[in-house]
Amino acid sequence: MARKTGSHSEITGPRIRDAALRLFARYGFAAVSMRQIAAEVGVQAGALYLYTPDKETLLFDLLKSHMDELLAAWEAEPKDEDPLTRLERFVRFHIRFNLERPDAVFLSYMELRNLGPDNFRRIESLRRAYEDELETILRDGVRQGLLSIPDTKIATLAIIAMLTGVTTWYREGGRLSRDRVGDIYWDMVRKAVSA
Amino acid sequence: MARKTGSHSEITGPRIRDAALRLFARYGFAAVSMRQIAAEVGVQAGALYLYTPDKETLLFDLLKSHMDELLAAWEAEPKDEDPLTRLERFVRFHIRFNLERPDAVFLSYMELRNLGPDNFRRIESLRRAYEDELETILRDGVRQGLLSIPDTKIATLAIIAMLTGVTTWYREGGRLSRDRVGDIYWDMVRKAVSA
DNA sequence: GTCTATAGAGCGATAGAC
DNA sequence: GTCTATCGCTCTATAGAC
Repeated sequence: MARKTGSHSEITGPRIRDAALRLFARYGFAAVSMRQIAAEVGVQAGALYLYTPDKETLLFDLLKSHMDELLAAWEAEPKDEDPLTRLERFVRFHIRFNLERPDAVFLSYMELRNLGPDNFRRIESLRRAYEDELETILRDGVRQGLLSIPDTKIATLAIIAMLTGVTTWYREGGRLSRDRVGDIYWDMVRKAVSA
Repeated sequence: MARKTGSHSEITGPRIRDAALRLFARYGFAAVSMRQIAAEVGVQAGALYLYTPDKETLLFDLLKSHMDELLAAWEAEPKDEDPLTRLERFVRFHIRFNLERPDAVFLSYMELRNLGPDNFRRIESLRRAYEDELETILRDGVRQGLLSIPDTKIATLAIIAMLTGVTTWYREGGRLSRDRVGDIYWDMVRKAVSA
């Protein structure tokens, strides 16, 4: 392998990102210092700058990765023809994906304000692309007479807000399994938009 | 009136709170300095401490006032007998109230983590009291056979998350009036929980 | 690749003059 | 009631040793 003793570069990067994600989500971007992140990883603050040019870029990379993974994971889902089946798949997918990454979800719509204008726009456009996926389903459903929705744009935002809210109260090992939560939300969403 | 020249105490307090609310909502509690707040008001930083013992208490007072006003405003609404009518009133009330205070709404569930344990619990218990108002309506509706809800606790949280989401996208003077937004959300909520 | 040390700046909060 | 000045501390980011 011929690696230098004491060199951990291959794992330090991901560990910094993990620590930053957890700390930013818990205490807020501005409230977390680079020293805290470094301490969590077990290095000195200066060492962080081998992996990120500055603190804001570290945040941006976390948000960008999250949005990329979200879009890629949805892209990898089966493409059902029927809008109702596809809507059900979206509901269950969104809940499942977000429950697996509560910290990243929280960051993604709480700490956008800490990005500069350019970085902000890049994340926003990814978020809009994801919303468009849902709106397309709703529009198809309306066109085929399967759904009745006064305003598909608002319905899109309303459904996503409702589903994402799961991350604020769901606790592992609590009263309900993830699947059961999916059932309950799907029941409400289905009825909310049904013809 | 015999007031001292240069004394503005009666208006400085509210102005500090207004500025703090706006700045905290925009940039985050930790990212805003007492000097920034003071500059916005037009006083020096030291003068703020005549109105608040410290920065956290300033945040707490903003959140506490918001929750008190929310509960008082709901309390002042007419008490409809019919659960469905009462649910419609809740939906329209919640949207209207929150759209009038987007900054306070944002603070109320973004900056709770900056409170100490005691202050945190006090705000949380007010929030739970508000949620209980909605859950009681849903339970009554189910008991009377007017509503069909797999889990009233989750339905409560889902509805509130959906309605509160309005504040993230609504823009004054945009495509839709507030009343129209109320119509659209009521349509979705009604169908989501109907028997 | 990581460390120590530090620059340059800003922070919350307080003291004392007016 | 407000100001000026300041204490003691922490911050991001960088320089240079190893």
